[in-house]
Amino acid sequence: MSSEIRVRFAPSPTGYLHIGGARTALFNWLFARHHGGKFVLRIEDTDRTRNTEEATAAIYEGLEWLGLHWDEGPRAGGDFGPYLQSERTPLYERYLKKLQDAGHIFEDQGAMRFRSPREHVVVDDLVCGKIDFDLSNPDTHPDMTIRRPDGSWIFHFVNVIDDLEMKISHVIRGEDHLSNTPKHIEIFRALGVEPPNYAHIPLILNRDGTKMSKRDEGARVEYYIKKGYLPAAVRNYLCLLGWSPKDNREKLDIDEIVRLFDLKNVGRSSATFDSDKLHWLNGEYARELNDTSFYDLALARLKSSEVKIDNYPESYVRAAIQTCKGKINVFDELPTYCGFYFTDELEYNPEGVAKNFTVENKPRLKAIRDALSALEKFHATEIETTFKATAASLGIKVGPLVHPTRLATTGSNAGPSLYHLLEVLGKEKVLARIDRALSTF
RNA sequence: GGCGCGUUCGUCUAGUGGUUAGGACACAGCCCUCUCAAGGCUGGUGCACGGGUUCGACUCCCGUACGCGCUGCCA
Repeated sequence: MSSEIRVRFAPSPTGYLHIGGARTALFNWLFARHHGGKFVLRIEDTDRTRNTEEATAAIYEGLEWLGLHWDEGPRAGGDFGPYLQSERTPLYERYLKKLQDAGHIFEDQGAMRFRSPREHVVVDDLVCGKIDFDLSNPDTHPDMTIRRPDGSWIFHFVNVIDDLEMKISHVIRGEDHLSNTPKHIEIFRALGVEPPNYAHIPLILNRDGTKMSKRDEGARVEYYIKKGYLPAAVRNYLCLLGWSPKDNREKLDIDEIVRLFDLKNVGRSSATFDSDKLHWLNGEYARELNDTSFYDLALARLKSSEVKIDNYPESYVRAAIQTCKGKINVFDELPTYCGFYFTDELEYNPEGVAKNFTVENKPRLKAIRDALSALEKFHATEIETTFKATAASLGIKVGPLVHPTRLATTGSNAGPSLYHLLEVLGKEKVLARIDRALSTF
């Protein structure tokens, strides 16, 4: 008997990778990596035969983005293929025959059904513990259909056959399958083999306590890809849903999680997906990015946004992006955050206008405008010095100078460091923007 | 309805009979500061309920409530 650890993720090709499925895949992957076992990807496409290639692509893309590489499966190959159920029909025929010969199958209106032995089945779950299911009552536990009259296969059967044939040692899946497990075990036993080990992990719920459905924003992994989340952050966050290192740490390197991960540490209660916390954690990762990585990701995000950066020299774009580093949590925030660099059509924030474009501030803005125009080196340090000197000469703090200037040059109350942003914008643009602002109040 | 699983701050969690019930996100306030973030500090909110067991229960047992899952010729 081989003791090799083999786990699998077996999604059906729905056209996207569900965030809950991604976590199931992640836990399987962690378990395999921790034990030096194999992580298998199997596509359960018995129900829909069309568009499989397209629908599975979304699954591959999601898993790859999260860095969950499979050792065996579509594209990766392996000794237990094919890894698409639609291509395994002969195998299922063979096992159906086996069960028929052993007298476990009966026909019912053209459908093939498995006759339950009607006994107790104890599921010894690695997460949930020992659970005793009493299957003796056919009214509450009817015999299950394993093949439809049209010849297509039912999940319960092919899932078991594939786990058996692929020598899966541990079935780690969502808790929604817990009640199905005794039925699966019956088939293993009818075939005369020991079932694999089972571990049912709790489900991920929505903010309102309901199951995350495809319609929910954020239920699909592609949402996070599009929004510019960092895969390491999403992966880290997913690990924290139902698992904990138990030492109060939250941001953990994936290698360390692999080292620490154990099914024993997996919780038993379902978890609510907290997008705020993911947002925060992503920020933690984003702030750690080196300048090059930040620039590359930022540039990609800007290019796919409304912001038009084509007419600006690379050095300008690069400098502009650099001022945003450490200020955003998710790259999706960037276009809004730094849009002012790439347009001259600023819209002033109304609250900012009310607060800063006041009669009292007008001469101040004019004063700093003139001081700035006298500068030869338009660099952040000189700009800062100018602000402080001007403030001092006016006998005020630097704030009443900074705020109107920021609003005049960016249209907003919040943004990158003013001194740096002015340097990037350049003297000409800065003076023009201040002049324009001055003419509005 | 039946069967199964679950229940610690709003959320994610630590906690395995004796703790001022800890951390994180979010929230509020303060500090820092050119804004916003970041960072630092402070604060409030929690063991679903009722019975046991015990000298003593968040921790063990039973029940109730609530939530979720399964109960398909979906996966």
